[in-house]
Amino acid sequence: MSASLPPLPKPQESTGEPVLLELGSAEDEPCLRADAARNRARLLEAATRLIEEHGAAGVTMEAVAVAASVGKGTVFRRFGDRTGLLTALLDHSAKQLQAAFLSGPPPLGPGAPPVDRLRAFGLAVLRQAVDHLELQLAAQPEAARRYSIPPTRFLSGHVTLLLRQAVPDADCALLAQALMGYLDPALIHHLTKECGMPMERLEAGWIDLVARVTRTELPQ
Amino acid sequence: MSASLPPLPKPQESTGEPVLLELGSAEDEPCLRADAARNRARLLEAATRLIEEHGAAGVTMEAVAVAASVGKGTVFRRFGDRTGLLTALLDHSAKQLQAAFLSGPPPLGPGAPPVDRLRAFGLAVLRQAVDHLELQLAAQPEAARRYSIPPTRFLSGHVTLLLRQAVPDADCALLAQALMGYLDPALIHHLTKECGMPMERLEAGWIDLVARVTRTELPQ
DNA sequence: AAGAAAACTGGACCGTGGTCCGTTTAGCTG
DNA sequence: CAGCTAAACGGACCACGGTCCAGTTTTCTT
Repeated sequence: MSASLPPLPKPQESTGEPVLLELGSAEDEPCLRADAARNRARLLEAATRLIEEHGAAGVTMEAVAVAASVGKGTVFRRFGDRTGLLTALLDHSAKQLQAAFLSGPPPLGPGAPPVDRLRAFGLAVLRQAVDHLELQLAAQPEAARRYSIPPTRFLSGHVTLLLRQAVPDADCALLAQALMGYLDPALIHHLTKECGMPMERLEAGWIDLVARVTRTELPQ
Repeated sequence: MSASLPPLPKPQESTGEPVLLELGSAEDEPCLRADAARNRARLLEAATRLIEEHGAAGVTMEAVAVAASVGKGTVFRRFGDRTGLLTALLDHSAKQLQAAFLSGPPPLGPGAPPVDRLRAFGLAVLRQAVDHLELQLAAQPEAARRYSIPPTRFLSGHVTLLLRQAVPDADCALLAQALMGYLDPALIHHLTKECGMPMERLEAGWIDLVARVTRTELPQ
């Protein structure tokens, strides 16, 4: 990690537990020195240019540095790592989305019934995702493969089959993916190791999830 | 990618559509030459040793090669990439699990009602996941962070809040994670770009998912 | 205005994943 | 057993992400 730069304001990292409503989740320019701010801007601009010229894959940390006429170290100091840089690029639209559901008009924003808001929320995220797909994927290296690897496909295939028997007239392929998402090792790690949840809770959660998903007669 | 080794049997990669029941999803040793087989075994053994000595992080491709007294190129030729090697290490238990739900005793295996099997399936995967957590995470670099980054936490926090209003007496934090899984950019990419699903279907899927999850009065 | 502390800079440097290609060897054929 | 060929080998090589730190610039203090 980047754990040995004495005078480093630490790009993100709040680590506080109740992150739930800290608003500007990326409001991370507390008091940038003049030159630092200038370089930051240059870097973001350069990165943007590189993306539209060579695609997200062409955004090499070194390339960005060169394109911005800045030292490589500066890029890392500013954004922590590659992921940080890409994330910063997505920051604008991310904030927009946040603002929309925190204080925008219903049904996304407050005012509508929660289920309606939930629906709207998903659609909004879905749409934002497709818009910035390339970037989002680039920001999460290797992510693209996750769902393509044989073992995973095999498991979700099995779930799809079971679902088809349980809820014949649903879109089981999609439902299966939702269920599989719950079983993602990374999620399990996050919940147990980082959030300290006991396994029993996760297991109960699965039982509950299955019950909800396979419930028939929904008056949609 | 590894796209220029003429005589390479291509580690995995079936790319055929109906993977659903191809059984040995990792039955990938069609006809290994004697020395190749020997080296493969050596490599797996070396990797195993390295893991229990220095943890998954210590499994460097070079280190494995050295520990197995084999050239680095050989490691890559055999397993394609780091992920491939780690996956091969997980292969045994993966196959066991597959066998268990394909032809083992109920409720995991055939014979029980689908919903029961689904429940059992999730618990089995959950348990297997915790057993090999370190490896599974190592096989998916960067995955560990996915759920910790502020923007993501913020979104799922929001979903949790909405859920609490919609289904007050459920484990909303967990339910929220399940829902968020459906919105994972990597999944969206997989479904739209690789499976060719239209966005409308994904959107309909979300609406359906929300309906199922927020349905109250479940006779659990 | 001057000096000191704080913050930032840039590029040399490192480790690791991944590729390339000349050399070696297993396994067949006669 | 000699000879042949395709497969396998191995390590030099490269690119990229990430670290370090000596030197520079900015900001604060008095």
